[in-house]
This record gives sequence, C-alpha cells and structure tokens, in this order.
Amino acid sequence: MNLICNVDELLRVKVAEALKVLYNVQVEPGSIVFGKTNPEFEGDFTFVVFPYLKVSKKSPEVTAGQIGDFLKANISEVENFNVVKGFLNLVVSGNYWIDYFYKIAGRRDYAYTPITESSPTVMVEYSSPNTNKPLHLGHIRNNLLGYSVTEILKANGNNVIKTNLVNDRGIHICKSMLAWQKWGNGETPESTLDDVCKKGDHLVGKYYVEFDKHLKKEIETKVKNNWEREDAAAKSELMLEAQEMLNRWEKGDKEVVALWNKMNDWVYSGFKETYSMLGVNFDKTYYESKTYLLGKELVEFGLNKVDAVSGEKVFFKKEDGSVRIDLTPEGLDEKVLLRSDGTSVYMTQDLGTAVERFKEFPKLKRLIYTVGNEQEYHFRVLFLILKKLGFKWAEDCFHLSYGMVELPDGKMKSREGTVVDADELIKLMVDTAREMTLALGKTEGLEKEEAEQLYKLIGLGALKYFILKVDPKKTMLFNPEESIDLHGNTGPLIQYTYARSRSILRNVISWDIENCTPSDLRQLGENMDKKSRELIRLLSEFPKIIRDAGKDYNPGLIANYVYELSKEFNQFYHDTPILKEKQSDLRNFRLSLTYKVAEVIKSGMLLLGIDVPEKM
RNA sequence: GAUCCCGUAGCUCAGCUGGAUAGAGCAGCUGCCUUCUAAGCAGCAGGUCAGGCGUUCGAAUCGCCUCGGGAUCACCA
Repeated sequence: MNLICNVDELLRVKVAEALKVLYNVQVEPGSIVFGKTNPEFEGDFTFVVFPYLKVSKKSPEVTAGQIGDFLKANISEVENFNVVKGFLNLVVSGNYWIDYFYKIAGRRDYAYTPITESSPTVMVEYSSPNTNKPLHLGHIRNNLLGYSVTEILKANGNNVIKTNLVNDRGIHICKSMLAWQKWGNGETPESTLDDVCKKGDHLVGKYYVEFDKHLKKEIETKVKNNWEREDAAAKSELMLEAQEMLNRWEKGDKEVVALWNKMNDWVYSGFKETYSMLGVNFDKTYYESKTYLLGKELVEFGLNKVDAVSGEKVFFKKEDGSVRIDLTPEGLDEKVLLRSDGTSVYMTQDLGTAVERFKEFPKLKRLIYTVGNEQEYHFRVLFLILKKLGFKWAEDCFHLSYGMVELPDGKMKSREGTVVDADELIKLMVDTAREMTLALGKTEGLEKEEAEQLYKLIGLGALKYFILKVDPKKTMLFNPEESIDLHGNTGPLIQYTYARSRSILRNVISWDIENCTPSDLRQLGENMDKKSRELIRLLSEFPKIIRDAGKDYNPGLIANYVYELSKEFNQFYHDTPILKEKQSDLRNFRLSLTYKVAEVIKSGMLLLGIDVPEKM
C-alpha cells in the first residue's frame, strides 16, 4: 500500500466531518468528489455544494462558506478558500505541497503497488498472429496495447504472464504452402531477389497473395463457363487442393509437415524481427497446432452436465450429429460446438484452452484476451458457455476489446491489398525521425550507431504514442502521410521534454535531492511559485492515473497524463531559472523537481512501452 | 430482422461515476533564440458537443426517440 496520504483523501474525510457537524448528515468520505479548480480562480481542489443545499437549508454561498470555514479552522493543509456561487475552491498550503514533494522525491516507486509473492497472477494474451502473412497496422495496435496493459497491470501490483497464442495451422497456412509448392521455384528468404521477401514472413505472405490471385482467376474462368459464382468458389480445384493439404497435415503427412515447418520457421524469424523493433515480448508462446484438439472432452462433459438454472443438459446433440448449445434464453443464438463430422470449431478450441490455462496456473486471478472488437460476440458466447459449464473462474475472463484502425480511404482489407504493412510503417517512421533530426542539426557529437538508435527511438516513440493515446475501445484513423508528426501532442515532444530536463541535470555538479532543513522547507513552501506548485500537484496524481489506467485497461490515460506533465514542465522550464537560480535552496528544490518530473515522464513512457533519450 | 459500438473545432483526439465560460494537438495567422536543448513558449482565430424530447438546481456526460457511420449474429478463424 501507499504510505503517502494524498491531501484529497484527508479533505474528503474532513468535508464529511464538516457536513456531519454543521448539518448533521452522514456522508461516506468516499462519495465526496472534488473537481479541478477553474484556472480563473485560486485553488487546488473544488468542492461543489449544490447537492448538499437540501440538508444545509442555506444558500449555496453560505453553505460553501461554512464548510470552508470549518476546513480552514480544522486542518492546517487548507490555507485558504474562496467561494464562487456553489463552488468552494480550496487552497492547499504551499507547505503541504513542499512537504509532499520531499516525501515522494526519493521514492521512485511512489506511484506503484509493489509485486510480492501474494500478488495476484494475471495472464494477458496478445498479438496472436496468423503465420501466413506479415503483421500489419492492426496487429501493431494489438501488440502495443497488450504490452502496455501488462506493464500497467504490473505497476498495479499484479504478477503478469504475457502470452502469445500463435495460429500456426489451418487452411490459410496451407494456401501459402500450396502456392509456394506450385509457383515458388524453391524460393527462400536467402535465395530471393526481392528485398522485402528476405524477411521470411513477407515471403510467405507473397505466396498467400499468389494463391488468392490464382484462385480468383480460376473462379472467373469457371464463371465464364456458366458456373454459379458460389459453386465456382466452393468447388475450385485450388481450394480443394488446399483442403486436401490440410487433411494431410492433420494426418501427420511427413512431406506436408516438413514444408509447414520450413515455412513457419521463415515466418517466425520475420516476426521475431518485428517484435524486436516494437519492443514487445512474451513469457510464454502457445501454438494452435498443439492446442487445436483441446476442448473435445469438454463436449462430452457438457452433454452430461445439468444447467443449474434451466435443469436441462448444457449441450445437446442434434439429429445431424452436431453438438450445440442453445443460448436463445440469453438473447444470443444457437452455437455449434462440434460439427456433424465430429470435428471441432474455433469455439471448442477456445473453451479447451481456457480450461487448460486455469489448470496450468491454478492461482490465475484473471485471464485477459487482447482481441479486436469484431470478436466481441465470440467472447460473450465463450465466457457464457464456460459459466454454464460451471467454471467459477468464467467471470475472471475478460475480453480486452479494441477498435479497428482505419485508413483515410476506409478499413484495411488484406485481400484488397489496402493494408499498411507493419515493417514498412516502422521504417517510414524511423526515416522521418532521421530526416527531422538531421534537419534540426541535433546529431552533433553522436556516433553513427548512436544516431541510428536515436532515430529508431524517436520514430517508434511517435508511432506508439500516436496509437496508444487513443482510447482502445474506439475505432481510430491512421493516415500514414499525416499521422507522422513529431510536434505537439506526440511521443517525440515528451521525449524531448525528458531530454531537456536531463540536460539540465547533466550540467550540474551535484545537488542533494533531500538536503533540506525544516526551516528551508517552510521558506520554500511559503514562497512557492505557481508552476512548481502545479507540477507537484500533477506528480501527486500519478498514482491515481496508474490505478485508473489499470482498472480501465486504458494506456491512453497514461499517455494523456504524461503529455500534460510534459507541457506543464515546458512552461516551468520556460519561465523559471533552474540551474541558474542563485539562491541555493531554491535551486536545489528546482533541480529536485526537474529530476522527479523527468523520472515520472520516463516511468509513464515505459508503461506505454516507449523509451526516452538522454539527448535529442 | 436482432444485438453491440461510435458521432465533440477544417482534421486527429481528450473530457463522459452529471458541475463554473467544452480542452489539446495539427493545419492557418502573430510574436519570442547573445540566458539551462525553439522537436519549445506566448497569443489570435476556430464549436448548434449529429438532431429532438425528457430527468435535474445544473446535461457533451444519464434515459427515450430520430438521423448518420461501423461491427457482429457461420458446421470460418
């Protein structure tokens, strides 16, 4: 737990007390909320008294005044107050803020909940790519979101297991394999003349596209020969061949499995590179080829299990042999769990892996699936079935659903080639960062290697921040030409702010972050300037921001906060001498403040998976 | 047909457990580098919070309706 009590918590208690003493009403301190004070008025917190007029039986002004008097008389932290209509603006003393600052100054972890042996274990699944094509912009959002959420959950005192469930089998992979076999002429990442395809995932993706091209051609030919379009697709020879290949794979056909291994390995080495650029990683990787048969025994279980509510069996077998569950009482539909030929569907597999996860990690307190919002229905059904099967942990499962990334001309569609390739985009961002940095002449004194590192850090910072600052739930628009901005509300601005603050600290011989006597403190507190005060107030919000971001699974809250802090710091930097301040106590304080703000900016950025440079 | 999500400045987004005159950035216009990094700071301009009705002392925020956009409801994944 956090040992440092924020003043707003104290104020809540005291306001509740005031209401009790003055108007004899019992109010939960937790139910009292403070707003931010309008910049036009003096104050750190604002208490709105309108809701309490009924009990005070007085005008808003009088009520606010009475509560203000009470607080001022009873707590030293409240230095002053002013009343505007029904708004009670409370001014917290500079002494409190300076005191608070020096309490957190030396504590790097002041906003974090420590992870101990008794911390809850949480699993976050994210990324989960198919192995038939390279990653695109949509995957980038998934990866960044998943990674950031795990970091945020760790900051909230959770033991997080990051997992990736790779979809390495199925008809889509067979399509790439078949196309390569037919038209590949033995092309490999090593032998290829196409630069892009030297990265294995792109080579495999090329044959996926190739398959689709030939398939389309075949269908068109058939349609010309008076086939029905649907028939032409379903009975296309290519599709049948791919299907046949999948069957051979499932039977363990040596030749097919060898090809499958070879091409998947190409893809993995490609993914490895992209993941490394993105800075994401996993504690555990699952492969669908190893898990796709799970869940079949659950079907049997469900056929016998009696539903606690309806008294009926949870699953039922239809006359055609398929096994289903009827979810119409819940407002959903009937869902197939086993095809009439006895093979399982995606849902069956997901049921099986969920059960497996909780068996593997009995202490699992939460299982989070980072998957796009187009699968919301799927997860609703999945969790509902688990609940009906009697698994108590079903309610610990959570679909971290995020919105699609759209392009200026609409949604990305892999088949139509309107996707933004992940590697290409990353390169574009890094190139832009390089250009910009060179144009600003900021590479002085940097080794070539260092400079390249910096471009990468800035380019990726821009990309990651751009994507993560948006509420995950929302559909977002990405314009490759225009979204690459390095000014304003962007990652590079925050990185720049950090670099600036570090630059100051580099230029100081020494200072002591906690070297202040009580009388120094009083002196500082009484004379504190507005910007310092605002910075400390912002620092005091960091713990709550981390909590809220964890509760909502929303990195955007962190992004907005870090931006606000950076902006405030830039103003402080602009109009306050820090290093050049002559009075040593004051200089010490400002240096400490600079140090602390830099530290929090860095911490916040790391929660987003973004690195910050010492110089830029 | 059913369910769910979204609609805030020209553009991209905050704000949504109801509170003061709805905020940022980009784009446009104006200033500020012999002082700690100008990827910065200060300012101007830009709004029927899709529209309507309701609840409330008070609505961008809550409820209902309409319009517009998107997603889903496979023996696909």
